Amino acid sequence: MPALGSSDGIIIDRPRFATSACVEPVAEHLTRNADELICAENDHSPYWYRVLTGAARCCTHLNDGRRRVIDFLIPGDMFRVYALPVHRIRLEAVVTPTLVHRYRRLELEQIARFDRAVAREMREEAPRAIERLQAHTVMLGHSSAIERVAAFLLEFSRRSRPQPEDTLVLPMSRSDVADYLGIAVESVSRALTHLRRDGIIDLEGPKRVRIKSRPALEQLAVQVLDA
Amino acid sequence: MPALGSSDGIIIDRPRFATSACVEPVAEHLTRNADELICAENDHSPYWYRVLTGAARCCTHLNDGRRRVIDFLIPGDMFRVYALPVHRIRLEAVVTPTLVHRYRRLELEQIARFDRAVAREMREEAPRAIERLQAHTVMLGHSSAIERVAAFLLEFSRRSRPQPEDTLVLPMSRSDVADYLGIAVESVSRALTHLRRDGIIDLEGPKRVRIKSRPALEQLAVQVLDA
DNA sequence: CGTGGCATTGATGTAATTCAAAAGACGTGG
DNA sequence: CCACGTCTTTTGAATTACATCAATGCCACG
Repeated sequence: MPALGSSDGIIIDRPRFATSACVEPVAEHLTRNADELICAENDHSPYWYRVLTGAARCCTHLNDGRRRVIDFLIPGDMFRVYALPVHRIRLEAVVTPTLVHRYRRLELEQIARFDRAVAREMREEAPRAIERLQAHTVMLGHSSAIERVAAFLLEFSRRSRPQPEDTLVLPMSRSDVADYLGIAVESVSRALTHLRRDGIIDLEGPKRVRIKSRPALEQLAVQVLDA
Repeated sequence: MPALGSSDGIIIDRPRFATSACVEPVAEHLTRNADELICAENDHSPYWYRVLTGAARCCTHLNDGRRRVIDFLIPGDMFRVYALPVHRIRLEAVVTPTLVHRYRRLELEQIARFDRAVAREMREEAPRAIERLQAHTVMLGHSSAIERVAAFLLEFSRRSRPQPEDTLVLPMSRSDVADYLGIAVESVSRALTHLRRDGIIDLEGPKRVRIKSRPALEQLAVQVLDA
């Protein structure tokens, strides 16, 4: 399968098929354009999802029109709906096209009996989700907008596959980032400009960020100390 | 076992032994005073914890002295350390005394083979943690301090065992709440006074909150809309 | 070439943080 | 039981930072 490119020639992702050989037969292929719904169940869902190309956001919509982006999913990430009495979680595509595999839980468990790799992935899905959520929580605890944006860049860089020259491709819009960080779109923009003016990053188009000084970025996004 | 009371006669908790009969033999009893460490492993830990009485906070300490409270655990809640490459998570007691059971994972799994209740609890630990983290994330997304405090009161009331007269006992300090909500201590205090002045809550001592108008509180803590 | 969506930039009002101090709660020891 | 000291909570005033409103620039697309 060839690399997929967005309209401006940026190579966003190549599919990752960590467990493809075994789960392929039971995988339902979903292709979505940006902002289209991938999954909106609100009760315990029998499906598991895996983002293959593109990106997705896990979010809720508040009744005053605001939106909370709880998590971004990039190729390789898995997703499922947990029993959630409080919030209605949705999964939406962020870029066009976004390819997602959908598996039935029971079929996945069936395969996991024989395939240790699949079993391991199922076992690790929840811990990974928790890891992302905890990191996000720490990020949201950061008081200033610049700290949040800096932490976001580092976190996304860590999760993304390495790109040449410490360049980072943000598949989502500023508005997505804003709702993820809990600040206004303009604040995201200002923070990025601020970082650029300080020579910490370069902006090569709205979606490409080159990290010029990782140490400076890390200093802004106050990292965790060992106790 | 009798009810435990704090010094001012508030019944904070009675122990909950959902799985006591079977896990008791392998449970290590830990008793801690407020602010004392319960667990600070930073790599995949072989232990599972369950808060029995008192309360605990799951948090990280930043290298500028600030602290992020990621989660509060109250009696019945389980805790374990996930493989976390980024943040060092600690579990600390919030009140004196806090009683925690510690189990070895392997022993717990052994028991789970025969005891369906234990198996179910182990299966549900991660989903419950995710549920709490997602709710927390939505809460942190709320912009204003009053919204956050209102959402916190509702969330904590939902998780706590019902108290007479819609009264809520907050075992943790204002500073704990502040670090949990990502705002300053003074802002928490001001928000509570604001809610009291508006007749939405009553403050019977710093730790006792009586919810006088739950609808008003729910309106402040913008709830999630169905899509 | 014009239009619409997204990103950036600027000006202003508002809300939270910060610094500072007083009031209240709690524990200790007289 | 009361007095005292300490810590927590609350309140106040000044500053800072973010959200909001508004306008412009930019790029893609019709």
